[in-house]
Amino acid sequence: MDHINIKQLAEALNLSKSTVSRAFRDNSDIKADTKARILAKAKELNYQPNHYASNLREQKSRTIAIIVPELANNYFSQAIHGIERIARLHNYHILIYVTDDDYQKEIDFIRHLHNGRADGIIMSVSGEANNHNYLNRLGGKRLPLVFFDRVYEDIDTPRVVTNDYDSSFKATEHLIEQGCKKIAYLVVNKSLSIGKTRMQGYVDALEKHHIKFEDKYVIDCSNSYEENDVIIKDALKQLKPDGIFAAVERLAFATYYACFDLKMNIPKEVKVIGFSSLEIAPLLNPSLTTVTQPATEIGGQAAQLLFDMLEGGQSVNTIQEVVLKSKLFVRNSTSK
Amino acid sequence: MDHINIKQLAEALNLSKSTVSRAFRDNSDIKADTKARILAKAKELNYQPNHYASNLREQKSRTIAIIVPELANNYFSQAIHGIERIARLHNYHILIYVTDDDYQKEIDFIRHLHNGRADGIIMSVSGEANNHNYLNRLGGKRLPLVFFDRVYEDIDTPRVVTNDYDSSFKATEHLIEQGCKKIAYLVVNKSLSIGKTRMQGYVDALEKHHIKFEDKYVIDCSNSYEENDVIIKDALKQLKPDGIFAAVERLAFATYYACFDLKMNIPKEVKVIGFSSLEIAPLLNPSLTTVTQPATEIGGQAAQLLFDMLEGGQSVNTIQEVVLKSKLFVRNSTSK
DNA sequence: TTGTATGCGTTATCAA
DNA sequence: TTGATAACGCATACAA
Repeated sequence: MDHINIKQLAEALNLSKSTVSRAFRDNSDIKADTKARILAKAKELNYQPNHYASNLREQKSRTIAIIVPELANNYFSQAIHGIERIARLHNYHILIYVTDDDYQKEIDFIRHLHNGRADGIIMSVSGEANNHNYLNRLGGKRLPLVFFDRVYEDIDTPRVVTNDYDSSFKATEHLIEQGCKKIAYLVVNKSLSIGKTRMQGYVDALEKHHIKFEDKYVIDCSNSYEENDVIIKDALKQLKPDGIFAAVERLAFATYYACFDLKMNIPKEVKVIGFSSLEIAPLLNPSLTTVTQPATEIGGQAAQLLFDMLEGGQSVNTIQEVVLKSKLFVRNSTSK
Repeated sequence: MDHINIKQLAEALNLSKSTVSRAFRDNSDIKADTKARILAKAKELNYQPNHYASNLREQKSRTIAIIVPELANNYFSQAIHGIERIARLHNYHILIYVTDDDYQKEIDFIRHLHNGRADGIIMSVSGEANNHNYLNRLGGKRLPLVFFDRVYEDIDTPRVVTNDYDSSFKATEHLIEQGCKKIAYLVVNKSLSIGKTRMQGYVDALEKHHIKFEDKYVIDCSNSYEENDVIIKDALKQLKPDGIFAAVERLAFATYYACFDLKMNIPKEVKVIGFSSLEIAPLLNPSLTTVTQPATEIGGQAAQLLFDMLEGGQSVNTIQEVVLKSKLFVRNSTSK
């Protein structure tokens, strides 16, 4: 006996559909008395206005889509958490899409979302630096879009990022101050905006301290555990770096495993610093020096920007870029 | 010029809406030729059948709702990952709801979902052991529901769990074999099914090895970092346990922090074992002995059960319980 | 303040 | 094989 609709509810109350409908809309004219009666009966019969019918009528879904490269990842789950909190305040629901860093999936998701399923999109882009024209179609006009963390530079839409250049610069400088002279930079996709920006910080910090930048110290890793294990061990053995700067959390972990296998001591033989959102970094052996992004807040701000667009209309000039600060936590993996 | 609808597409092709509609449905009679023409034009004009209109018509949403107590948590993000993978295979979308362990939110979400927004629900329940009658309304008849991990015993619906009793028994036994005589059990909600089952394993293992169970060794923790820190430190100081069995990942971490502050050595002064999905448990200091649940697989199986219900209709007798095995990984935190 | 009628974009039934 | 039309459940313009 569930799934009662507005017509049945109206009949049960001897009212018309429209009157009943009004009871659920805040603005409409309706006698307080009848409204109360309707709401009471609705509760009794467990009536819920059909979401699809309402949204077909209103042409909005009160739903936002989140597109991320992966889910089982501290950073993204914290960011989604941040988005979810803000979305709930606005009574919006969230759909989750995972690209697995696959550019094609990203395109498919975006294209699909043009069917009205979501009112807006919050996305951290997949790794590939291809043609992003398919996104411009949404741009300002169509489906509101906000980037966070990983962005496409050539797409003009609001974004929330962290001060990656500065953080990278400081991270590298920190290694230098701890005595490192041969610092390797571990990155997954150096051509993507985020890998690129972080790399520039690394390069400039080296230069400032008169350490020659050498291309061979840029270690291009993949998304596979096994491959990275080989790549990193090779790098450790052949280049013998005294410092490792991991642009991505999992590469710092991979370095720990590699050093363990190679019986190399961190921090004595090689110091390690990494971008990471791991809350228990202090519990690692040795505790890991991290550049930590405020992931939850990043998500929250991204959601905020999206709601500015959604609720402000075109008239409002939405902020185009929010930059949040990462924080450097010095721990034992880089001690002298 | 986006957001073209079926009528416009039909006009552009000099066809009727119905013919165009048929091109997108696999079963209908339509000339291969015209179908190809329609699909080509649809792609050109970027037409996407409106999701809300379709679903209003078909009375199904190809969407499943996932309700979890929290998001920023290894276990749940892995489980969601598992669900997502299966859902995508079936071309379903996923909505995420977070209860923050708040029973009222859980009720609200469930009630709300009766509006047709989702075809089914996968849920790990909030901590409270109250009246769950609101769920029975969905039961077999209405919105298909699958539990995973944390379940309500009194609700009759398919579920995916792990062999918690056995794992707990073995975990406790492992501590005993390593020489522990005073083992504390750290739990968040001992009355909830999962805390209860795990506790029974602990109790029975003690009994088997002729260690008297004492109530004071059951340490009831909360969801707050600060509170747990106090609770655990008090327990360590007053009870002086030589073994800690954490029923929940974060309590193992809290124990690590507490021991660090109290300058207690793990495993010499106190051994620690915990349920945990942390992939880098080997990198902790000391590496953490864990009972690890196959989180991703649990999510996948839960999704599978839901699709069995969704696609099998009432006729099919769906499996009521899937039990997956956790695995004990012995590491340094429990070495002699 | 309430009721009637129309349309949101689809799909399915029926007729051509 | 294709076209006209009704219906899905709701919200609003307009009439009462």
